[in-house]
Amino acid sequence: MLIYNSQTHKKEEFQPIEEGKVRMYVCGPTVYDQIHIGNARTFLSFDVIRRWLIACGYEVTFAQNLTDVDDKIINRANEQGRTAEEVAAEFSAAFIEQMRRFNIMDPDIRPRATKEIGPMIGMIKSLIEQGHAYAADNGDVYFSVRSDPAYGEVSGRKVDDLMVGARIEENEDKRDPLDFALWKAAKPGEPSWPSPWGQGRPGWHTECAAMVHRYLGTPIDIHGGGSDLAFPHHENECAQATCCWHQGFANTWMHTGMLLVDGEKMSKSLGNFFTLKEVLDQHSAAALRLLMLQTHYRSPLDFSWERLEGAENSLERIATCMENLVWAAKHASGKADAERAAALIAAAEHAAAEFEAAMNDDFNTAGAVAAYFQLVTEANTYLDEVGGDADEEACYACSAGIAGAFAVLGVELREPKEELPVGLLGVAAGLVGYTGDSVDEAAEAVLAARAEARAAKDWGRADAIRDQLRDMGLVVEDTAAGSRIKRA
RNA sequence: GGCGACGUGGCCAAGUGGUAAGGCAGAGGCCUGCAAAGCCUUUACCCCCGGUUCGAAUCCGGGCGUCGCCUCCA
Repeated sequence: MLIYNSQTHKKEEFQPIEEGKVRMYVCGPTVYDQIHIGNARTFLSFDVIRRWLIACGYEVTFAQNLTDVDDKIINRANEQGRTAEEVAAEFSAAFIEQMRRFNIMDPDIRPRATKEIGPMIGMIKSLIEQGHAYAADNGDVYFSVRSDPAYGEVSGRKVDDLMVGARIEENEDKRDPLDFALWKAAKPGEPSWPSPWGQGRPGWHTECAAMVHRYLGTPIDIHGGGSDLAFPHHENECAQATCCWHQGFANTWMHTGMLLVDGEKMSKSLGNFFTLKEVLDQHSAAALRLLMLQTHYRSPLDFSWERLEGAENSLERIATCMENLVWAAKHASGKADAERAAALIAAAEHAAAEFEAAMNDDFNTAGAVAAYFQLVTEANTYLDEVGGDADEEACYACSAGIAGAFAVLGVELREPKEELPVGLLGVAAGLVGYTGDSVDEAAEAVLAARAEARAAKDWGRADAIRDQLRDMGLVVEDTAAGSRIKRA
């Protein structure tokens, strides 16, 4: 399995630290608002990566934090006249709810920054003792960037280049403008915890480093996040961790591409965002997942509602195909052509192999999905050609293959629309006097009545039956293998 | 200004040395009494210019353009 390591800028053969086990950490959200679909894209990417690692037999331990103390939360609380704790609680719950809706697996470990203050203080103390950090007069504690010769390696920066940018805020309390806060002294009214440096709270970069170390142990196999976190967040996490514990921090760094709207990064500050909630209120999780997975996780992805609508249509094509396969298998005549059946089974195996190869090549979900769209076309062609003489085994092999692939991607295909409504009994009673209580028998009776009308070229009656069914949300399909009624 | 990524058909997108997967949308055809579903066909000088090579979308150099990071950000 090849994974692109954004630190080395190369695809590398994945070698877990511990045979058969993978420890991965993905930076979670700051819980001050609903997350937007740009955030969701990153979490989706790592959800699929995690699912694929599991499918490959790895025992994966996945940790993701909740940053529940931060300036943004405090600001939001002040705006709304609430406490920071209330805001954090509301949006932590909202985050978890929306992630589940999006069919993202819960992490194995979900630490909250506010519950990890002790380990963070311990880490900061150790950094001070080792000469990598210092307490300033204002109660802040800063990390001394120039004390870490490896600083910049994660994100490919040179410390001296950073100076040229000169966009770093001047701060009298810092010994060097590059230094960043490990601990922030509390202002009046802010949530704070006691520490050797007075009341305050941990800096963002410190939170993740401490939680990674405590729950997964360093080094870990995979550390992920959006590409906008590579610098400074991941760089700073790594600097603290390696200076504190003198061991590697993360073997593979993975960064996801940004979600764009009209070519620009979706972000809260630009205001060009859609929340996951509002999108999932209007579209299926499966469609949004498919849309996102049709672009490689490292590429930028331009979101549009048109594309999302297109993804819904793609999904419908897949689901219909599976429905048709199952229906054809159930109504198979038993006179299937063995050669054709074998060819279809071979196509299913080919799709599985292509899917696997694509996923193993740095999680190329777009290529993986394409393999199964190809199988869909082949299956449809097969059904077209064989009519009622489909091969049961080949049909099930195809539908199972498709279902399995999309399950690995967490794309839930809609349930086959097989169960017909009991209202059909009434229609059957009116049309042909069917008085039993089997919906399936009623359907057969209705179809027989329509077939009779069609045979007599009584199009009026045939269409009236179809219209009547349509009003119940049912459609009639006349296939080579016979007619059927299904839910629209 | 520094660092990084990218530029493939109407839209999206995979492919990274041997003459272009897939999805969506459009058009035409087939099937059908009409539909529905499906099938088939259909549109690519792979941003431009040079170079390496028997051969490049794919490697190298230059140009143009877009995006991201350098400040909170998934």
